[in-house]
Order: sequence, then C-alpha cells, then structure tokens
Amino acid sequence: MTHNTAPPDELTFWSFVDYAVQKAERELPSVNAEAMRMVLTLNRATSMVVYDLESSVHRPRGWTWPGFRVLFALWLAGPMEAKTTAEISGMSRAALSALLNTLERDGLLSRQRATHDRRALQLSLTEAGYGAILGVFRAHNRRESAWAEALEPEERRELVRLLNKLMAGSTDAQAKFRS
Amino acid sequence: MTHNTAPPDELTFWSFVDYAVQKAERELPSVNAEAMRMVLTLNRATSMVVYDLESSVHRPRGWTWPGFRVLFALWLAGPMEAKTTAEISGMSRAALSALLNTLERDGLLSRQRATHDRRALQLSLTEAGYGAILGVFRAHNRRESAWAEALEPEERRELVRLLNKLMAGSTDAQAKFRS
DNA sequence: TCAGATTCATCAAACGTTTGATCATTTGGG
DNA sequence: CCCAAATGATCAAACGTTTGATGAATCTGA
Repeated sequence: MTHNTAPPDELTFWSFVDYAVQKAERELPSVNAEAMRMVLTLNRATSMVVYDLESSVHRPRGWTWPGFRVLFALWLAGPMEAKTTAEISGMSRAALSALLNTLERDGLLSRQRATHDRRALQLSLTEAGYGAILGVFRAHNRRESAWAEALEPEERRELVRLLNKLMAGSTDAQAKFRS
Repeated sequence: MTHNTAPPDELTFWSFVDYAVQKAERELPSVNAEAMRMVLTLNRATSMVVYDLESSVHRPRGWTWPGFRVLFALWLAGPMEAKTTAEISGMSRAALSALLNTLERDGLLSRQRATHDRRALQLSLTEAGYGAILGVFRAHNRRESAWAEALEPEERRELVRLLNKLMAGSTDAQAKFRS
C-alpha cells in the first residue's frame, strides 16, 4: 500500500465493509471489489444471525447450534446412519464423531452399531432428546421469525433464491466440499 | 411428531432443506416455515463459502480465516487498538486475545502497550505479516471472484442489499450482539 | 482526595472443527 | 478363495470461540 489514507476517526463494525472495499479498490486495482463485498457481507450477516441464535437460544439451555442441528435432523427424519446425519447437517464425519460424545454424554441420543454393516453407526434420539427438541426448536424458530421480519415476504423469497443460485454455482467455481 | 412420514430414500445435503421445511410445516402448524427456510439456506450458503475459502486458501498456507481477517484489517487501516480490531473483524475481545497468541507466535503481528492508556493494547503488522498479507489476499479474492460469478452483477447487488437490510433489522429483532 | 465503579485485557474450562493417522470391516478382482 | 483396496469410525493435536472469572488501570463523584 503505497498511498496511505488515514482511516476514518471511527472505524466500526458497520462502517468497515464500505471502508475495506473502497480502500482495497483504491490500493489494488486488480481486486474484484464486488466479489469482496458480497462475501464480506454474506459472512457478517450470517455471523450476526448465528451469534444471536446461539447465545439467546442454545447456550442458555446448555446446547449448541451444531448439537441442535444433529438432534433436529434425527427428530425430523428418524433414526439414521451417522454418515447421513453428518452430510445433511453439514459437518464432516470426524466433527460429528466428536459432537456425538457430548450429545451421548448428555443423554440426548444414542449410538448403535448397524446390523447390515458392522462398521456403520446408527443414531437415534433418546426419550430425553425427543422430549427436549420440540421446545428448543420452537424457541429457535421464534428467533428466526424475528430476523425474517426484517424483509418483506417477496424479499425473503428472493434472498433464498439468490443463495440457492450461489450454492448451485459452487460446482462451476470448483469449490472444495467437505469430505 | 404424530404422523410419521418416511424420509426420502436418499436424504442428501441438497434435498434436506426442502424436506425439513415441508416436514416441519406438516407436523407443526405453528412453525414459521419461511423464516426457517431463510435461516437454513443462509447458513448453508455461508458454510459452503467459508469451507471453500478456508480449505483452499488459508489452511494450505498455515493460516486461518479469522487470522486472515485480523491481519487484513491491520493491513487496510494501519496499526490500531485491539478493541477496534476485534469489533471490525467481528469477534469478541476474548477471542481476539487467544487468536493474537497464534499470530504473534507466527511472527505476523506484534502487540504493544498503548501510551495514552496503559490498559489498552496496540496492534501492528510485523515485516513478515506485511510481506505475506498481499499474496494471501489475492488468492482469497480470486476464490471470492469464482463464487461471485454464480450470480449476475445485478443479482449480486440485490443479494448485498438484502443482507444489509437483514442486518439492519437486527435492531428491531432485539438480536444479541457480541460484547 | 480517594474509594467504588467501569473499562481493558487475559485466563481457564468446555466445546466444535480441521487435518492426518489408525483400526476394523467390507468389497472386489485375480 | 484370498489379499489388496476402499469404506466407516475414531483418535490426536492444533485451533478459534464462548462464558465467566480475575487482575490491572482509569474514571467518577461525594
């Protein structure tokens, strides 16, 4: 950065994206500023939603969002192989393995060896897990609703469409996927 | 869940959102399905982007995305107080404190006590940090560009607009923020 | 002035995640 | 049939993050 420009007196969470994009564009003409802005904004929005849900719904109940995702998947789709659980809840098999230790210790789900393939693991909710998930989901969905109200119904649909298109494009982008 | 419906033969990462939303709507009439779909989709899209950037750009270089965010902020705005760094890179002061140990150990940045307030911490890039950040940012921005190409320019702007509107609405939503 | 409250940073414990290695089971080709 | 390759799960080490606690410096108001 050859031409140093003084940062604004007050550099905040809210002003940083504009500042960063403009500064990067000025200092590095080769930068793709719009891509930078898109990824930056996407991450900030998600991180805000995640932080709110995690800290207002899950942590106070002694849960975490990843744990909730696993329990929720099992609640919706019924007992299933751990491999499937990992895939649909968007985590690696190794991450799930570690997470299961916590969930099993807390008595929320149980592991069973699969009958048709003795390598495979079958997961199912315990009575306690089954009894807890509905209440937590309701609280989770209430906060989701509060966030959703920021947009008009049509805008919500458009946001979902754009995010899906973004994900679909990952193939062309040769993006790396979780194993 | 009174009326159990068999899950589809193949429940995959891609089919799960539709399955979950429809099932939840059927089993729990009180659910806000559109809010659920929005948050679910937002998280999946972001998690794909994060995983790709992290695993194809940062990890192979011995970096992490959070570490990159800190170094990038320092590179753009110059030396600053740790409090500011934490805020603009979207992490708590405690998380930054832990992260600084790694970055300092790797010789990428240095901590100095502030002169005007002996409690405060001043951060600045080392020569090594300064020398490394540009190359990593270029690689990072190249992957951002690949993702951005999934959308038309107009769609990218609309996505950013909607995400910003979502964030702005967090005030009304009484969302919890990082301290 | 000075004692209480506030602010800044760090620490400790617990957690989820990643990469790379290991072990057990199953599959497939000769 | 048998052995090599592939598959499923776990482990170990390192990392970033959260919450709650602790210690140091600064500020404030009586």
